[in-house]
Amino acid sequence: MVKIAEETRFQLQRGRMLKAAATCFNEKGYSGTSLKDVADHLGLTDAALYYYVRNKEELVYQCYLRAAELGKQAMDRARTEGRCGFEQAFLYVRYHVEIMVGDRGPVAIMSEIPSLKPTHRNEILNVSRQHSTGFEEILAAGIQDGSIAECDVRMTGNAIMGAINWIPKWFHSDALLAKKVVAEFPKILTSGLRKNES
Amino acid sequence: MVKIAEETRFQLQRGRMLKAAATCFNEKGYSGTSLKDVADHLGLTDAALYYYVRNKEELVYQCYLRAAELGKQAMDRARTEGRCGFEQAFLYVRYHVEIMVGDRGPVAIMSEIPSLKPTHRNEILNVSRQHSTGFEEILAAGIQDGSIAECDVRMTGNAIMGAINWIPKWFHSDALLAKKVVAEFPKILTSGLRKNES
DNA sequence: CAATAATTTTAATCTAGATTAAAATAATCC
DNA sequence: GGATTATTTTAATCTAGATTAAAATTATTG
Repeated sequence: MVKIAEETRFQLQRGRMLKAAATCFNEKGYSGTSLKDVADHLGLTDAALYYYVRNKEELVYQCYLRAAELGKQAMDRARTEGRCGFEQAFLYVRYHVEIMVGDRGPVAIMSEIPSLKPTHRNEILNVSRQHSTGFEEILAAGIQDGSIAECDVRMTGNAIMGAINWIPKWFHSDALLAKKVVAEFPKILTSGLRKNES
Repeated sequence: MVKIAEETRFQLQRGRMLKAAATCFNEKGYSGTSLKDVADHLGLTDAALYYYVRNKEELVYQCYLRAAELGKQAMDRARTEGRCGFEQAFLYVRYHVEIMVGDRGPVAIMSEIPSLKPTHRNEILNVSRQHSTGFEEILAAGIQDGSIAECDVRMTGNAIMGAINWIPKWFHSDALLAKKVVAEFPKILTSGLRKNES
């Protein structure tokens, strides 16, 4: 099967490209990154990117899709492993943060969803919505099982996920800092959820 | 004195323009909003904006400056009124959130700092840094005065301010929701700070 | 190794949207 | 109300950077 090798090569480059793009978008802003900037990261010419993606819009779309997938992975894992709502919430933060500051990152901040073409925009919005809902379900479950204190799950979800989503704004590839983030963020973001330990 | 009236008129329009721009940037993304979009909000022609601002870069810069000023106001007020670190942190969240979801908003998300020209970029970065530092000082003071439990003030600051800065991503002018946000966010974001009430 | 397919580059276009200059309108003042 | 100043529009440019087509290179396969 030739296909396997070919796809591997292609997909490897494509993956590198998405990482490079995410890095550029986060560090230089959307309007500040040209296709040439992304290509430079890979030692390629801007035109070469069109072999992997139809246009810039699709590059953004792919970045966001990747971001969404990584978030979903974190949540799925947390839901499987956590034994109560609180633990699931804690682990979700842990795993998601771990991804964002680790080697699998960076994860692109979704600043430009509105300028995606309708199909893509809707897909990203749907995935995001599912993700938010998933987290609210974790919180609700925690309230049910008594591991989390009563709260407005919608607002609490927005707060916690906002703090996570904002990370790329101030974090830029720094192994030492990454350790700290992984150690602190889960604690910080979930310490308010605990039921008054009676 | 003619000047007073003239400045008032000019500054009024300019203020409206900045609000319109912030609205557009937040809702349509940076690349998705043209000067025409902003002008339409004001019933003007795109060219008219150049009477108030040298170019698009400066429009962004002004939006960010405004955002920074509003944030600073919230913090100053909180520091004056709060009687201990915890209270100051609580009030800061309260006041900042109040601004972001209230009539004085919207506040532009600072997605495009990197594409500002160096002078402007540095100014915004400095103000932001001061702002972060200010909040960390509040937290440190709270630890000192015993109203806040030991924590990494840097990470905690990043977490709380991230949650606040992310608000414009999901909040769009809705009086009812605004009430909820103001009621919930301060509680949610500071409930984890409390010292184990002994 | 020859042939075929995959990847990248070179060298042009092409375009939305920013920007500008001059003219037109509206506000304000004496 | 006429003169002066402030604001806005009209109607062109101008441009960075996205996009494309064809050619060149590199990898792969039998």
